Amino acid sequence: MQVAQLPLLEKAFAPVEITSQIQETLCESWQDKSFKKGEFITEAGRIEKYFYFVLEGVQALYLIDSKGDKVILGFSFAGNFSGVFDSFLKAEPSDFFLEALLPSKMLTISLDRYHQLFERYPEFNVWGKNFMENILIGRIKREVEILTMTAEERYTQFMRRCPDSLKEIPQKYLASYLNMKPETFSRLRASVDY
Amino acid sequence: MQVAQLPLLEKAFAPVEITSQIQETLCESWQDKSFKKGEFITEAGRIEKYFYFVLEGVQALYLIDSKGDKVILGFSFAGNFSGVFDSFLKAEPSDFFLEALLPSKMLTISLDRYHQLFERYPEFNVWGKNFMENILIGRIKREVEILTMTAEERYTQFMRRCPDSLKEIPQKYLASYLNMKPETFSRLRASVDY
DNA sequence: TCAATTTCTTGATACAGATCAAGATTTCCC
DNA sequence: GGGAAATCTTGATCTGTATCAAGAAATTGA
Repeated sequence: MQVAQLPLLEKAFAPVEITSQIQETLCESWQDKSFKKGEFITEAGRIEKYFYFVLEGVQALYLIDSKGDKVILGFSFAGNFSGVFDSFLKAEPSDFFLEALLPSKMLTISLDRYHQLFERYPEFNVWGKNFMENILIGRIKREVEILTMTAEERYTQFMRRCPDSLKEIPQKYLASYLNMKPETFSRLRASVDY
Repeated sequence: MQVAQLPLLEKAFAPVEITSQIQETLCESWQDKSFKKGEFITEAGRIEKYFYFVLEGVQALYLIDSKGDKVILGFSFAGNFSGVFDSFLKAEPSDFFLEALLPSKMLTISLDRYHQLFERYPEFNVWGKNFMENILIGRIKREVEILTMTAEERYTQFMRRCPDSLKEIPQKYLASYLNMKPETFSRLRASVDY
């Protein structure tokens, strides 16, 4: 990776203090990769070889269900980490696809290098614990929303929180993320104010 | 806590190597508490003061939805940690109840002591990261099941995996955990083999 | 630029699972 | 042990959202 990209990455690794030695390791460990719109970053069935950091673009994490429909679990945006954690960490075949919804610039790190980072600089474990805690808290929030809210409530809440999302993300992807069919999303759009 | 309880706890803290000094800290940090069947360990609206380790019993984590119904997110069993992570870690009022479904013996640790553990023995961060990773992977599995499977499929899978669960956990709690009404669970029970 | 493809909209219909109701069974606890 | 309370069962009905269908609009790529 290039030195110019360090600041964004360093910020994401808070509260770890990034010494110049760590900077060097980071630059060696993370590789630049670009993806076109619609390109797969990861495909189901394969072992996820990398963990990602998003420099630019938007990505969708999804699986294909038994009927062949995409089921979107989430999106990732610039300045955040992204990837298929379970497949990456356990080196087991992934159930998920990670797809670039817009042209995307990512940094990638291999499992070896990832582990190396924690071995060389144990202070990264503090980040790792916090990071996993925050992801977990976010997932539980979403789980609760799916379990307790109607399609209309999920639609309204989401549109209030992210009114500009339709500019970047195709409507059918948002629908899937909100656990409803595109037709339902479309009808809500026509009939519900927010 | 009593020394006799250490082995179970030490096992749960793998891969941290528990020195006699750490043992001493653990014994000082964790307090014994018992709960009767039906008793609340934690109530929604309060800040969760403790993180728990289950010595005996079964507990349910749930919230009350806008209709007043319990929505069960999960159960905890002997030999595992338990608690309301987000409220505990962020010291914000909890949305969740934690209830003893059977008479339960728990160990509790306060947030101060919890943080102290990580400060004094940074190797616990490795455990913390792994622990959060595994919880996260489990929650995502459940989320996928709720998003992609029918009520009947969830019922069948659960009964195959945990055929003895009805002996310990009231049926209406299992129904809620599987995201269906007690009536639906009852009907599946009468009509579906597994 | 424009034809092909994909996505979105809108209506008609279907259905899994919820809701309502009421009796049967089990559990609780005095 | 026995009456009260909670839980479970079963039937009838309802409903939110899915499904199917077909035309409109937007996007794509040659």
